Amino acid sequence: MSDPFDLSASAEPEQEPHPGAPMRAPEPIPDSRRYLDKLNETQLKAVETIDGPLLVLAGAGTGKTRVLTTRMGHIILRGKSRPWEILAVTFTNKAAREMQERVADLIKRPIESMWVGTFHAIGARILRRHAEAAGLKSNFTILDTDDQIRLIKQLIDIHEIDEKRWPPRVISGTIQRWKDRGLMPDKVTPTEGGEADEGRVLSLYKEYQQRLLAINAADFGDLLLLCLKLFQEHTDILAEYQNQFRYVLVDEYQDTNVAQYLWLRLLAQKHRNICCVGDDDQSIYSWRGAEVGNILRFEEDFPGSAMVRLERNYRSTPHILATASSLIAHNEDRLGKTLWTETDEGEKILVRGVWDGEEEARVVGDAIEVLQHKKHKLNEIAILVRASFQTREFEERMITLGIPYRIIGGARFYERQEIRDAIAYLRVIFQPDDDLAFERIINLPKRGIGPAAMQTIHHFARSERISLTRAVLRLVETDEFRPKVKTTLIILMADFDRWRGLLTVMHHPELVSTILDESGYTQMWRDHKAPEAPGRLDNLKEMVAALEEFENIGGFLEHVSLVMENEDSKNLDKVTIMTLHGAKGLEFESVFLPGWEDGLFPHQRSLDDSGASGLEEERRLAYVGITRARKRATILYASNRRIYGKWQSAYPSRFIDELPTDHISHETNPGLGASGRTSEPSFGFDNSDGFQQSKWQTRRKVLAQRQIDAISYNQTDTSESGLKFETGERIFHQKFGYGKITFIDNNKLEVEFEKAGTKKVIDSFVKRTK
DNA sequence: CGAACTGCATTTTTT
DNA sequence: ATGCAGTTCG
Repeated sequence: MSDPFDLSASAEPEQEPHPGAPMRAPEPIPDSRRYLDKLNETQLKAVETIDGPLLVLAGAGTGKTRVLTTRMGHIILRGKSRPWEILAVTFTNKAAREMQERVADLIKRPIESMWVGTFHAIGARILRRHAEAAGLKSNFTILDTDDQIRLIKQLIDIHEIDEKRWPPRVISGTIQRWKDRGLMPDKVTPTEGGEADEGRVLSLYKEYQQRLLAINAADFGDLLLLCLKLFQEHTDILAEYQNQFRYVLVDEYQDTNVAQYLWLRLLAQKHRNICCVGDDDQSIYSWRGAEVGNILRFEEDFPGSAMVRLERNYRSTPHILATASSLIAHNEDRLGKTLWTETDEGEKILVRGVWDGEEEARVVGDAIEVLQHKKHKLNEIAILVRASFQTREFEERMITLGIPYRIIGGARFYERQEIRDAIAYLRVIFQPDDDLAFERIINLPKRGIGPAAMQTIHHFARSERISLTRAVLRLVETDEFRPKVKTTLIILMADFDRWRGLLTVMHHPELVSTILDESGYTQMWRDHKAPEAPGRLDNLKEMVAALEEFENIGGFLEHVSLVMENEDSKNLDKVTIMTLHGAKGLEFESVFLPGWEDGLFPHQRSLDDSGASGLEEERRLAYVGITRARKRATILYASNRRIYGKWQSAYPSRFIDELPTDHISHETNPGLGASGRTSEPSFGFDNSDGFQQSKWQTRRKVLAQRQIDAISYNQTDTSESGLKFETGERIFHQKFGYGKITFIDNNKLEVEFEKAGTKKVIDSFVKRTK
């Protein structure tokens, strides 16, 4: 079974008897080189060049996954290393899974111990193992984008920074980009923030990192950045991994950011057997930190490296290849490849101009119907758009024509409110310092914990530098809350503790439904009189059922934070509608590429933000789009389009002028249009509403026991809240007024108030009167 | 506390 | 057009 996130496998390195001992083949497998027979000459070279750095420039459809997996199999079958000494990193879980499966298939033996996974999953795995050295506990929470933004927003609120001028999303983006470049706060040049910034963003970054440590959490960027820092500061740990990973393989190298590059370079330093596979022409993620430079510079970065170009294309027809090649040739910064194929000519690429977006959808819809009548599989048809709003008109058209379709990239299961709420409960149970989760559910369902109580908690937590949960535990011993609030919180805290106690004894899916029931969360939705409430309850049930697939709650949480994918009804025959970005790595027999108008594609924003390099990236995106097609590609552009409710007219994309006239057939304004087609909506089509039922991936045993052990309140009580008081002293309290201290127990004071009577209060809420 | 109103932006997306 | 977030009113 493949499992890139198998944290329980942390015992692996111990299997290695003597790091650096000479390798011996487990059992030489005679006459098994037949797995190499399927490769062409260059592929073979890429597989067999095992020692030393190697860059494989793999054009679209040239069999790069085959090379990667065969190479891994080859290394093992030749006895060059044992499975756990191979590190293979990808960007998506899908790619990681595919790699696992194909290698397992090839070598026909268990490969559990291989380190195959996404950069983030492997980073998380390493980080959990050495959490303490990174200032975290091994059960740290992985924050998603939403949590990040909420945290930033809190910091912005504290500092009373103008949210309009410094929107949390933007700040969060800036920080993320710093992280992409491998920059911890102390490495950021203060001038980076921009003119009006005055170092504000940088100081927010610093504070943000402190907060993350305080709440025992890491964001996505940290999974790499903290790992990097760990390696830099603990050379012994680094050495351990450097020794272990005799072979490093990297997929989609053109998408790596600086942090990932540095990370790889450190890990591969010892054995220098690093093989990066990528295609500079398919680099389309610079906006999220990817550095094409990494691939362009490979030979300088890894001196003495070899390079193999995979140029034989097994996917597309000559017309398609010629069109794509001639388009991409307009880019300047590229290593250059010449794709060729031996397949039949096929059809020319159809370029079609239409009046407006509606006609565009109609033309595509009609063409799909024709294909459908010719018995083409809908699964083999894709509509690839530049921006996600374009999916709407196609979706509507598909519904009208009764053509089954699926939209990739909609809202996901785990992003739904009720699922996030439920997960927040689990996070609080599993990791009590998770303030973001705590805040999310503390008053959900309504428990009467209002802004006033929250303020008290926040205030105390901040002044003592402890988490909200810890703050509540201490405050509840006093009279700082109103009696009702106090009782509620005491009960709630007791509940949390009880559930925590059940963590090890109760079957986890049952535990989760218990938590949801006893907390009143389920009831809240039952009482809710909105049409969507029953659906939400269903989703919760589905989540509980999904838990069955996991060894424990920790494994489940790791899954939802790292493996956020949409496994949808793949088997059903449907047309795929998705963005060009989403289509990378996929292929279809017939591809429709609508919206090729200047401003939309290339997108104006891209041009404005990044100028010439932005244009080149858009062109690569176009290249990716065309090369998705095996047999047929149709490009469309509309003269008029309604964007944000406003009609706009546009010129055909400049990319259209860059297509080779011999390989395309261009039809403008065909007199077609309303040819009286009134298709009745059929009742048979299956209910695609972008509401994919998420199928959870099976994940086995996941959490090391020590992660559960990490759940405790080992009160590292650093209550050095400055001023110490003495009995008999006269003090002032915000809520209760003046009073005299009658008893002191650490931070807790018993005060006889002049108006409010005797109360227990916390010293930091009290001021000395002069 | 919830409903109604206002203003605002609105590429691309994985982890 | 639309949807969302923040605000204001009952």
